[in-house]
Amino acid sequence: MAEEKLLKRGIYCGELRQEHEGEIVTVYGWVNSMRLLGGLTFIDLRDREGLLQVVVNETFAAPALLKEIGKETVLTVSGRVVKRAKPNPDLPSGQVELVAERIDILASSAVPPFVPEGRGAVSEELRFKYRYLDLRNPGMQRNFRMRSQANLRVRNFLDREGFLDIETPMLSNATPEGARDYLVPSRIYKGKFFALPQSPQQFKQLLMVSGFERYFQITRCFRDEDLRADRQPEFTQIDIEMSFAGADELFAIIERLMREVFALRGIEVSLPFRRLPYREAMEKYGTDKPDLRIPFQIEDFTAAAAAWGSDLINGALERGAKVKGLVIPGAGGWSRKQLDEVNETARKLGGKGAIWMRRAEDGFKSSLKIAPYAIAALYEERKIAADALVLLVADAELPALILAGRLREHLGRDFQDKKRLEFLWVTDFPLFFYNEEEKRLDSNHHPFTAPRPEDIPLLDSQPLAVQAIAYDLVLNGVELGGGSRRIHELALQKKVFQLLGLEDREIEKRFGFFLNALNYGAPPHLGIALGFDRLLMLLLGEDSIREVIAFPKTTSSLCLLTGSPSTVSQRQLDELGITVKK
RNA sequence: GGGGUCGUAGUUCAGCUGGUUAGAACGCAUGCCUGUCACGCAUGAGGUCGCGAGUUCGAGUCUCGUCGGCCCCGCCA
Repeated sequence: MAEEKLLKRGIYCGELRQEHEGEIVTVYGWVNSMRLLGGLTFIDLRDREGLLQVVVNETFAAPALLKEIGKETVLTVSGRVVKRAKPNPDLPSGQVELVAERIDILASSAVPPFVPEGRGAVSEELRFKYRYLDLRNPGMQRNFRMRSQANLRVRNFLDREGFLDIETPMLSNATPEGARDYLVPSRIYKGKFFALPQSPQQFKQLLMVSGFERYFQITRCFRDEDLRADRQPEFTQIDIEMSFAGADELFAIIERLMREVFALRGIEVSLPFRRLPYREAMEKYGTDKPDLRIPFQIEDFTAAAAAWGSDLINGALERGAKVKGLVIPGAGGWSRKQLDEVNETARKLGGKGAIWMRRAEDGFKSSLKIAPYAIAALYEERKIAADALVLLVADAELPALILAGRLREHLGRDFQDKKRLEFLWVTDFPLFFYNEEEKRLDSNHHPFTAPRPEDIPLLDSQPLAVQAIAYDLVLNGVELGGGSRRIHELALQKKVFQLLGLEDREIEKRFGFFLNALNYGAPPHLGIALGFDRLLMLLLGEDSIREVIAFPKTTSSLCLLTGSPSTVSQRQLDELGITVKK
């Protein structure tokens, strides 16, 4: 078959303007819609830059040709650009139209299951199945254009700041800590496995030992864990590491990077970002990634609650419970039904329920059996606005804070200013937490995180009191990224591995190469990794990272387009020395 | 692993306390129509009610199981 002769495209459909009037042009595109008026036909032709109205006169084309054209047919049209008698103000190209002098069908299309315009009107299931059609949607086209631009801008910025883009292996070792690994069987060494990287952590530290001083990579990471709106099994990180610098210097670079990226949408980011120690974040917001757009925070009512004379509360207090609460402005007028729903929500979020208090028309009321004057006294003493709702939870301190935090997040949605950006550094994380299941210490961040120098003496005596030089970047309640200063001294790294309960043999086997590297002049270094997909989601105002990933997986980790994961042939399994358990 | 929610025409949905022939809109097909841009008008086709079992004289509707989408908890160093 002879190759089709495609005329050189001079201009995109969506780019035609009044200034092109009178020109003869050739455009390529997909039929977005058609309007047949008998002897006259209008075709809205779409390419990546937008729509253009093509006029087809009866005198020009045989009706047979038009019969073959339908939605999503691929056409090339040549003709003259003319000014419209009646412009369409809704179309950027609406001042002009193209009078067809030649039309060729380059590809026909079956009737599509949905049209590219209707992203919100189609189930996500169908969008996944026909992702290539879904991606024709102008909003999706915008998202991926923005993704491309953001990627370039991050690269250019980091290049200017002296960072080198260095690739690290995708095939490496499984890690004993952290998320579940995706394993890749070795054909040559049967029974041995590579793992896809959860992050390039060790490699980027080795690059610091190698003396590159400033490294970055925009790279794919893999974690075999359950999915969420902001979690996919493979995702992209902006990975950064630098030597001979402190956290303040790193923070400043990341802050400027954020300003750079958000400028793509004309959004001004004010610097520097707020900083909040982890402890304070938990106390005020019940989470380590608070959404600062919500205009109320968690308050402590433990001392006040002792005076209420409630058997329920008193019993809880005797068991060491704390009473944490939210004062929600203007919510005092919520209906009984709404308040019941709040209580139900508290249960669904993993709590026992929530107590409410408010001032009704006929005096103070509460779902807790306490005297109205006690509530009145509380409102008076705490200077709570008369129209505010008080929501309380009683539990051990941490669960109470977490539940109150979740309620704050849930109920605060209506109070958020969607346009506001609240960046936040959460700092001073504990180095370890106690893993109840495994009955041992676990790293809060990862095992390479450095403790504060002044806390090193506490490692043996009070390991849980040791603070790390670790930080998370949070934007509007989403964890955008996290990082830390790394341990660069062999002895300290060994010590931390031991505290994590790793056997010496295991340390040697898994991390021997790494510890060895620390023997040869490892510079002090620190770094951070930012979730590129999450960053784009927030930049574009999307609710899910699936909207910024071209071919994402469903929440049960399936690809509805390709059907992966799928079985493989017995021959492939044999070659790898793998037997599948039934 | 657990909780919630959804699954009916190509699509988005309606379908009451179980009852005769499962509807609407858009899309699609055919015809008419020379200034439409959500074109209009007329006619028509199109359904294993996700799948399987059960209860019942009778199931889109009730029960159980199962598969799939989404949200959340656990998990995500």
